[in-house]
Amino acid sequence: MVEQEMRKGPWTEQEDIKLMSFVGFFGDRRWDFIAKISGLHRTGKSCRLRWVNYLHPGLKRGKMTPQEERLVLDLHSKWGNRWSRIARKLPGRTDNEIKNYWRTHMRKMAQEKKRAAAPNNLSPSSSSASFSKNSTTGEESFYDTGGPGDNMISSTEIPMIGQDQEEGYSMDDIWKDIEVSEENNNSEEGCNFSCPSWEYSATSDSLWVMDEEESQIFDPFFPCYEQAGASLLL
DNA sequence: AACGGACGCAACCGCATAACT
DNA sequence: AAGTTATGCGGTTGCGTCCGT
Repeated sequence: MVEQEMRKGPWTEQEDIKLMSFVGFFGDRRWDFIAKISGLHRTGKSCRLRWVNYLHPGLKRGKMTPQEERLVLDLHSKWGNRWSRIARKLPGRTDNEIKNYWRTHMRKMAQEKKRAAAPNNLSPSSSSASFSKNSTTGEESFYDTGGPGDNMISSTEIPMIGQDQEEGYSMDDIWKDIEVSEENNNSEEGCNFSCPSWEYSATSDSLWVMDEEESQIFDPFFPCYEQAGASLLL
């Protein structure tokens, strides 16, 4: 077959508009189909991702609020790296976003922890050495999200961990540690995060409520479609 | 003002699973 | 029931921007 060269990399505004309009017409399901007929030289996968992570009208943009942060932490402690599941509890946030946030957060925490754990290291100036590299591979991997087996956390970061956990100290475990210390500050119970009502606040957007509810609420789309619809016919 | 490193985000990849034929 | 295709998910990477030196 004559494979059309697939486009990769960042999306252009025109592509976005085109995608939005086609999703408006055909719904956010048949991605391969949309990818084909739209003439975007993108894979269905790519289209879906773009829609879910960027174009979806219900998306919140900008910084995570403290409540969201807390919720992420809490849910992660319960569910681990189930990003999509966690994302469903945060209206307007995507799994990708949460995943990115978590990585960033872990990086910070790991740094702080390392600093705290090694006061005798007395090297405030060594901050540029930032974090541990895997002693064997030389790769930095401390914030790996919990893949068992990779010894990603340097021993300096987990001074209190039992050595018997040689098969891998997951991010869950690390985070539990961190949580404990945070809770000491907040005196809050792990699950009683401060915004339990969020699950219900999402009723206007589809992506984030679908745990039990179905997408009937997925209202045939938003003003942008009207605008985009025009361009579809061009 | 220039440079280098850290950070944050968007996008891709590979795998698992659901849906369909 | 088996094979194929589409979709969803988690992990990883690339790159632009920010910030400190």
